[in-house]
Amino acid sequence: MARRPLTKPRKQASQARSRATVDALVEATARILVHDGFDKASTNRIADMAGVSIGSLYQYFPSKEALVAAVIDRHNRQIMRRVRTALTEIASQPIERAVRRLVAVAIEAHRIDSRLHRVLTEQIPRVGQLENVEALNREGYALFRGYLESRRDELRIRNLDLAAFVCATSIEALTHTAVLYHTEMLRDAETLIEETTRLISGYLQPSPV
Amino acid sequence: MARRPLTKPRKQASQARSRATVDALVEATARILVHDGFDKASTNRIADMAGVSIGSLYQYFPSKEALVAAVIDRHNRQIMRRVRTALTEIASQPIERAVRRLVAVAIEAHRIDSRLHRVLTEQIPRVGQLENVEALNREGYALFRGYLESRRDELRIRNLDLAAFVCATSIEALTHTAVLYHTEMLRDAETLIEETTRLISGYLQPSPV
DNA sequence: ATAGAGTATGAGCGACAGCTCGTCTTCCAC
DNA sequence: GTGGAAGACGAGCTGTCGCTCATACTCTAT
Repeated sequence: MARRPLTKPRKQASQARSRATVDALVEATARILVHDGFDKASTNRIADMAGVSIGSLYQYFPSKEALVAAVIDRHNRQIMRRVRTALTEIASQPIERAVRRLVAVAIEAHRIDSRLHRVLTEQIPRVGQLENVEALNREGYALFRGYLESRRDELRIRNLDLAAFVCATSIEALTHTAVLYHTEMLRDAETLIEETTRLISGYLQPSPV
Repeated sequence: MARRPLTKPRKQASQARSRATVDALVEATARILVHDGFDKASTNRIADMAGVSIGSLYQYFPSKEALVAAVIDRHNRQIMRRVRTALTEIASQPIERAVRRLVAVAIEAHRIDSRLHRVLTEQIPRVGQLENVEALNREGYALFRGYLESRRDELRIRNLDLAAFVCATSIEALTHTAVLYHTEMLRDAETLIEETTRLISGYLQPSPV
């Protein structure tokens, strides 16, 4: 595998002016990614669009990948904020209701700037950010696992890690695919939510005797 | 979005010698993709590794993308052969057995040259091959939908399209993620198969009264 | 044997990428 | 007010990439 480029910021922006520069650069990167894709997003173009010189760009970002990493980071933070809130909300709710809420939130989360989300999903491997995303996934798992733990005696399965894996992966895949590749499904989002909820809660709970 | 490059072969190789050249090029592309990733796979390097001049490469492939497309194509054909066979095998089997077999095959399929599979999964968007892969997915759906149709009265759900979407997407995601990112799970592949089967057949079948 | 289609060659062109560095401007602590 | 740190600038270097084209070799059908 290719050695991955640096993605750490080069230096901290301390004054207000430079913080604005950094913001403009990240924002410009996001826009260009959405409009033209990763390959056409040259550092010169990014600097141009941000209204910043190429030299300034390299004051704060050691490489193009670092810029994209910053975009990914910002986007992920937005998503995780949503997810974390949802998971605390559902903490005391029964399984079916909780799952339904989670699925709805997953759809919302994928819809946050979904065009950017799509590009990022496709480009993350190239930026060597897989492990960061993995970390977030793990956080998602862990939080969800925590919930399962609290409902342990209502569950059919004993292996909570496995259960969390199966549920999280399925929910993520279904909502991701629907939002990004089957937009028509969202005209009747309720149905999708309903079915996914059935899938998951049917799996978690013992079948009613 | 960026205009995608040509991916159609430039001319057909008719003599044995040139067919060997084409094969060598595709093979070299696959190797370089696995070892160094898409970005480091320059056409010059590919030609080098194939033991072929850069000129010859461009006799048969109009662009780097066309080479990668050829690799994707070859790989997809292998996978679809496996999947099609499985789907005819299970045609007459009851749901639970059929699903179990399908899941097992999905794991096998992802394991066919899994390192290449991973790189391709990551790079497909860049080569403009998404719609081809989508076509295969649709074929998978359609075949599976056909099976569901034949078992219609054993199913809880009436909307077969939706059912096929939910099942195919989940199975694909679970096996894909497990094979590529959680290899440790495969040491006990039976468990994974068992759980996925439960998830899916529990979803499809009406819960026993 | 030979013509001509098929195949192979690789030096090198044009384009553009990422990035540096010497210079100039702005800000802030004192 | 001033000196030095922080910030901004952008011409242009270095490197590599995709790809062409003029040339030469090889196969096959007659």
